[in-house]
Parts: sequence; C-alpha cells; structure tokens
Amino acid sequence: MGPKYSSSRENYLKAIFHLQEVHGTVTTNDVASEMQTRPASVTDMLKKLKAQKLLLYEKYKGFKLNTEGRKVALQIIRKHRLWEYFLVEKLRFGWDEVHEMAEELEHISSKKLIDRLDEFLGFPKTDPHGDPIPDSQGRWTLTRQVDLLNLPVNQQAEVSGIGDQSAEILELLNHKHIALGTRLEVKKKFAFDNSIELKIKNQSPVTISEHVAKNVFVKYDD
Amino acid sequence: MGPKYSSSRENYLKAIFHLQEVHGTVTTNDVASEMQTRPASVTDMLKKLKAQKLLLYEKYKGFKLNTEGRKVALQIIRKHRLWEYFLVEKLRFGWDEVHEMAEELEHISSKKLIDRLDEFLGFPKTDPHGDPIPDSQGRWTLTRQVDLLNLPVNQQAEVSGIGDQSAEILELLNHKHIALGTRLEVKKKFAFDNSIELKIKNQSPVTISEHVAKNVFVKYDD
DNA sequence: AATAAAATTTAGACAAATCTAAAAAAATAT
DNA sequence: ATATTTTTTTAGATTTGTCTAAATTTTATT
Repeated sequence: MGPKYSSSRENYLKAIFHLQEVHGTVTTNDVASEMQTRPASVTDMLKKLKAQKLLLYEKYKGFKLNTEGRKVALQIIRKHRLWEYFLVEKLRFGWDEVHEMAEELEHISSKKLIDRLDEFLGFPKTDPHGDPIPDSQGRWTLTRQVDLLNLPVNQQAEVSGIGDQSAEILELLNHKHIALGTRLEVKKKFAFDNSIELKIKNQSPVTISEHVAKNVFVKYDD
Repeated sequence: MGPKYSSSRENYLKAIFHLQEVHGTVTTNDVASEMQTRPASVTDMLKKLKAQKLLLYEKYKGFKLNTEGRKVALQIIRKHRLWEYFLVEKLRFGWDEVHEMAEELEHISSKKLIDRLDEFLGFPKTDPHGDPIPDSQGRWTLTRQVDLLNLPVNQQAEVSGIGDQSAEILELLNHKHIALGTRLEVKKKFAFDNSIELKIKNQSPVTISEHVAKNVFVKYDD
C-alpha cells in the first residue's frame, strides 16, 4: 500500500498546524504565503481536505484542523524532526543544512520505520533546533532545548548543557553562578552586540556575551 | 531544488535497467508487466524519457538506456540498496520486509545524503540480499554475497561467513573441509529436501543439508 | 450606510501520469 | 504470400495539483 495522503496534502496539514499553533487562527492567505503558492490553490486544497474529513471548513468563514487532521500533522512533524535528528547525530550534518532533506524524508509512509528509527536514536525528546518531537502516539513532550540566544525573553528555563567544554568558559560560568540545573530567565537582549542580560533568582542581573550565550543550552516547558 | 526526475521516471529507468541486465533486450510489454501498468502508459513514458535524453527510442523499433539513463538508474539502485542495508543493519528489520520501504527511500534526492549514509554504514559492498551496491561514481563492485542456497549452480565462490556460530555447525563444516576462504562451487541442488552437492577443488563432492547451506555465506564475482 | 480595499472563491486552463479503446505495425502461422 | 495474432502506438479521457483572471464576499474606511 502506498501513502495514505499525498505529500502535498501532508504539507498543507503541517503548514496549517504550525500557523494554528502560532496565531491561534489561520487564513487562506497565511497558508498561501507559508507554502509559497497561490490563495486559489489553497482554496482548492481546503475543499479536498474537507472532503477527506481532515479539516473543518465553511467557505468564507475560515477553517481549522479537526482531530484527525491534527493527528496526521503531528505524525509528519514527528517524522520531520526524527529524520533531522538522525541527519545531525548519525550522519554528522550541521543543524542548518538538514531542513530540506527532512522535508523529503517526512513523507516516507511506514509508521513501523519511523518507530524503529525513534528507537535506534534512543527516543530523543527534541530535534537539533530544540523543537519537541511528538512520540509514537502524537503526544508532545513539553520540554524544549535551545541555546540562550534563542530562549524567549522572560521564559523560565533550566541550564541543561554547555557546548564548549573548555576550562575558560567553565570558569566564567562558575564565576557568574551558572551551572547545570541553574534556573534562570533572559531579561533583555541587546541587538548591538547580541549580549544578553540574565536573571537568576535571589541574584542581581548578569550580562553574558553572544559567544557565551551560544554555548549555554537550556530547557523549558513549552 | 527538488528532485531532478520524478519518482515515476526514476522507476521506469530502474525497471528498464534491470530488464536490460537480465534479458539483454527490453520490450514495451516487459516494462508494463514489471511496473504493473499498461503498455500504452509505457509508450507515453518512453517518449518523455527520450525527450529528456535518457533513452534511445525509435517507435516500433525498440529502446534502450543511453549513458545518462544508465547513470541515473545506477544511482537509484545505489540508494535502494544502501537504504535496505541501513534498515536491516541499523534498524534491525528482516531482509524480507525492507523492499517496500526502500522503494520509497530510493527517491530521496540528496546525493550528499546518500554519500554520508554510505560512509555511516561503512561503505558496504552488497545489500542484505547479496546484490552489489554501486559506489558514488556508479561503479559496481563485482562481488556478491549470498548464502549457499542462493549460489547459482557452477558458480565459483569463496566462503566469506558463517551465520550460526554454534560449535556444532563449525565441527560439521570442519569435518567437510569448509572454512572461511574455501573456494567451492555448487554442482547440484536437490529439490526434494533442498540439500546441495558441493565441489571443492582436489576433493570428492560433499553433500550438505538445507539447514547448513542457509548458514554458509559465500562471495563471488558477478 | 455606502464605498473602497482586501480576502476568498470560482471558472476555466494546464502539465504529469495514468487509463481505455481503437488503429497501426511487426511477427507468426498457414 | 497472405492471413492471423501479437505488440506497439495513438487518440482522447481522467485525476491531482497547480495556475490566472474574474467574480464574490467580508472587512475597513470615510
């Protein structure tokens, strides 16, 4: 048996899911620009997705994924992120060069394959960009992992890893009372030099450079 | 950039390549039955492949791949077999359950990806069915690896591995003067019990059971 | 509330890959 | 050598996903 839904349909579901997550609501034009296509093409596809019972849609009134559509979207996202993880961790690609390949790999249909891949990779919780990987049942693990440069302002997080393991950076972090497990949040980001002001509970604010921020990884609940 | 050729075109090239290998010559009907489609569809595609300069084709006169078509076909075969190897060796699938998945994976376009996968797998020379894997330049390595049940009659080969590592089988093989590196050929296959008669140079013929044959792997030049 | 602007949908077209039914060419048999 | 059968090709239709241009609906503006 071939895939249940075409790559194109899967891409629409994924795009709608993402837009729904970010904006709460989705419009035809949003989807068109996200997918680099024309609004008319989006309308055409909305009708098909509705006919397939993946989408609630009333013309001119808006649309959103139903339970089944969300389920399918989550499976695509799962595949995309697991393949990215594979490409980075096993094939040693840079995290910035894997997206395109994962866009193709995410449409490989076998669920058994992706579950075995998950197992082979040790059931990772986040992909190389820190985005969470849904499990086999489509459940999110809520924890995201990012470096400090990418931690949203005012988001409580916990230090989970240090990139550069040199004695120098460890000394610096030690001095600023930053260690594995430290809870902190970013208070300000300075565009001028990408330096960052952090707040650790019961301490006065500290500033760290872009170079340091890039090497401190934190996790937080999404 | 997306794939250079559609999955469908790639499948036609692959099918034509295989039929060319086996029969020397290929007909429209052959391709149709290999691809589970209609002769009319094959003709349609032949015209497209000719227009794309992958095929030499004169209507009613027959057709065959040109250099470029052969090159593309070999790359697909390379991808198919490397993914099969990955599925069996890394994801622990059985060799009999990987074909369908590899049929999809072989159309992932990135050459860099497949070359990294090749490296990750340690540049295997044959896939789990013993078929040779073309290298990055599309060159065959001539050696095939199969178990004795699948070794063609009268084909010289060299013992390259033993599946079951029990003391019992090693004792039996030792008794029959079969060890790693032994050169032999199959003289007869008995359909009744799938037992096999072997000839080792300077020795009288020996017979082994199906059970033993299944556990003796040999390699030979194709 | 009427009008202008923006968003969305429809109508009709096109390309890719496939199909059926019929025609044409080649191979085979008498 | 002619007739029959088989193979191959054409003609025209279908499906999926896309497009442009025009029409419609909704939203924003005065």
